[in-house]
Amino acid sequence: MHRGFLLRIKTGTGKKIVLENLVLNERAQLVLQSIIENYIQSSEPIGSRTLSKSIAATLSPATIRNIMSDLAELGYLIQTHTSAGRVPTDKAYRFYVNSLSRPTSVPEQIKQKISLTSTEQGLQVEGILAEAVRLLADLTKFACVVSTPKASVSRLQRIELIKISEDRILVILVTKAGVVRDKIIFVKESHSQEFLNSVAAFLNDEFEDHSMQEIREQIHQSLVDDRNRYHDLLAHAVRLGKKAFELNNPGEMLIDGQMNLLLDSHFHEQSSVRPIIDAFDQKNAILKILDDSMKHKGVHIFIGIENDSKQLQGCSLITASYHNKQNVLGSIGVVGPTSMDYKSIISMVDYTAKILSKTITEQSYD
Amino acid sequence: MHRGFLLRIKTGTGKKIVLENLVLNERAQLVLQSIIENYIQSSEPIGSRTLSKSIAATLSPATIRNIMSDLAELGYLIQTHTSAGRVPTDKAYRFYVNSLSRPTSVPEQIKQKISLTSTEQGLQVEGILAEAVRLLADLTKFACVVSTPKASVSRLQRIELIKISEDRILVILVTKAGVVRDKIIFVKESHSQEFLNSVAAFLNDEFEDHSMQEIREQIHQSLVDDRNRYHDLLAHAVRLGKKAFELNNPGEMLIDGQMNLLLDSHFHEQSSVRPIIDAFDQKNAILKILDDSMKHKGVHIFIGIENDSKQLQGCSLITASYHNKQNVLGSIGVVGPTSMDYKSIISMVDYTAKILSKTITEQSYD
DNA sequence: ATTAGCACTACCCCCTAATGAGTGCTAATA
DNA sequence: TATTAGCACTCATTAGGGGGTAGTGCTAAT
Repeated sequence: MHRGFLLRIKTGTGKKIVLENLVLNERAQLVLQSIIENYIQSSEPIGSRTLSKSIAATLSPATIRNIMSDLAELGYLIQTHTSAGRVPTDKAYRFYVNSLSRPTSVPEQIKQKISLTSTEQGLQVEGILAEAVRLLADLTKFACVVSTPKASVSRLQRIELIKISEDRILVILVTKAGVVRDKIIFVKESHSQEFLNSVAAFLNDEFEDHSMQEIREQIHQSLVDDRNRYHDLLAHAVRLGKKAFELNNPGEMLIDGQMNLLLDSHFHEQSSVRPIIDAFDQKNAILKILDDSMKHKGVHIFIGIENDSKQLQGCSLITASYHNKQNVLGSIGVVGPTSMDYKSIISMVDYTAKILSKTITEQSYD
Repeated sequence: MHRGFLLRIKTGTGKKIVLENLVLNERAQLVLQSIIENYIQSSEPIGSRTLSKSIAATLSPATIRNIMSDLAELGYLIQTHTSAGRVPTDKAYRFYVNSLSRPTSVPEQIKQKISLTSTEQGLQVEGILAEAVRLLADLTKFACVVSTPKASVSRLQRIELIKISEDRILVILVTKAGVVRDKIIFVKESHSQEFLNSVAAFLNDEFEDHSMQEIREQIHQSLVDDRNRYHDLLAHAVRLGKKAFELNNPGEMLIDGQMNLLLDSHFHEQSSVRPIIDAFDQKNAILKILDDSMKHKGVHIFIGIENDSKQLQGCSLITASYHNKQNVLGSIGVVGPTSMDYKSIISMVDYTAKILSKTITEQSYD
């Protein structure tokens, strides 16, 4: 019996000690990695004989069986049924991506495809994001998401108030990152355009370079604080400003390529895609992941069961944040099966995020 | 032998004449309609015995078989194989929808669901459209599309030029329908905001209430015509105006509920949905249908084979145009299987388009 | 003109047997 | 002691066969 030998390590005295979750020995690692890569390609259970042929080292099926059996016991592999090959678990994928070196460079021919042309058409940040997410979806053949810049990091470049009709004012907000947002607010009393101009000028003076969130808080404070009450311009500025800066986040994230998931061979049964689709509809679970991914630089990988949201436990996400010169603005990512080709997808996401950052930086106002 | 008796009509003399494509006799119509309605529900071939039970009139299976046989010969029905029930053809659906009276009224409980709240959130036309198309997709459980207002019918309410940096000007276009469009244009020479204001004032004076298309044409004319060359303001206005009004149509149509198609039972095989998905990606085929549907009031129905685009020949579209007080702006529609429940979908599309028109009219500036 | 009756067709479902890929265990081997 | 060959066993998948069923078309009776 050699069950569990992967865990046993020779001590000086020749004794063996069993160490839970210890690093796998080299051969076991090779086998595991080979299983994963095979499975990623074929998305069918891998048997010992198949593996024995495809693997670099020369190992008999029997030996491989033994190793596999141990890996299964450690939770890296499972069998769909007794006499079937082995399938990697999420734990195995985690091992696999951890063992991966930093993103490999993207092949030249794919690099050429990754270029964003929407700036040339005078499109704003949202347009650039839309192009980026579409590009990534086309490239990876999975569903892709990108979060729009957060209010907390969007600093005001300019606010403009335009009288549209007696009771409607068009508010234009431009952020340093180059996001233009428009919105119509309804007012009871009519204001002249001149007056609106001075209110806008005041707001610009006061708040340029402040984050949207800060501005909201400060205005809210001013509203509570009644010492402004008697200053007409100020009072109006505060009141209009409150409306103008009120949360309006149309589409905090953009999605593309959802269809790819349904057509993908890895999701053989439709039913397994269903929860993911629902997750797209509800958005919040995915948004949370994108938010988390903004906290640290580089590529982030969320594998199946690791996801907090139940709906997303059947898939993996690979994300990377994008930024301008000043701030991390949001993140872009791929949603695919846990058995996706991590190596190449990681590099694509990484590269796309970089191009996206570059494009947006050029577009930014600081 | 009575083959073809549906076509034979007794003349005064008792003779019978065969008339191609003549109206079906009443009983045949009843049978056909009944088959279609059954099939729409079950999406399985309908046999004579089943029909004999479900049909209003009392007809034996044998009689029905005869009628069916004739209907098949006329191209209204087909069999998947010799001993299977009959399935309606696109020709049958055409007959069916033609025989339908005007849109039936929508059930109260569904009416309640059809309401657009986005105006309250200060959202512009695009936001309203997005809500409408999502609503319709949720309701019908099919894919839905809506075209954004055409340039040719979008009349200028207001243009605003805002200096953002030395070489960038933010252009805001507001149309009478309430569409706000923003765009950044790049300029070589720096202009003062005052100057931009006078250019904007000029453009507003000159072009208010003109359609975008008209404006573009006139500006183009002015560019060719060199008599303005020596008038500084005018020359700049024309040059900036040209850039400002240049075609930028981000998303001429909005799509929602594509996923519904894949989950729908009528499309048993994935492969049959594929071309439709592609059609969504390319957009132009669907846009053309939406455009066509703007030409006449009311609900339009495009059934399978009737569609010019090959990709869309496996599905039906039901569309209706929406408008404000002045113009037909665009259309909204449902894309579903040819065997969809026309009666209820038609009324939903009709009602949604009406609500959409109402909402947009309230929002418009004239 | 309609319908009952009947022969016929072809799918569908269920059962079975054969196949084959895969395993685990044991004993032989280097 | 680690590796491997051999073998019995498991179980999904496949192919084939029979019964059942829903349907047809035709003919003859009403």
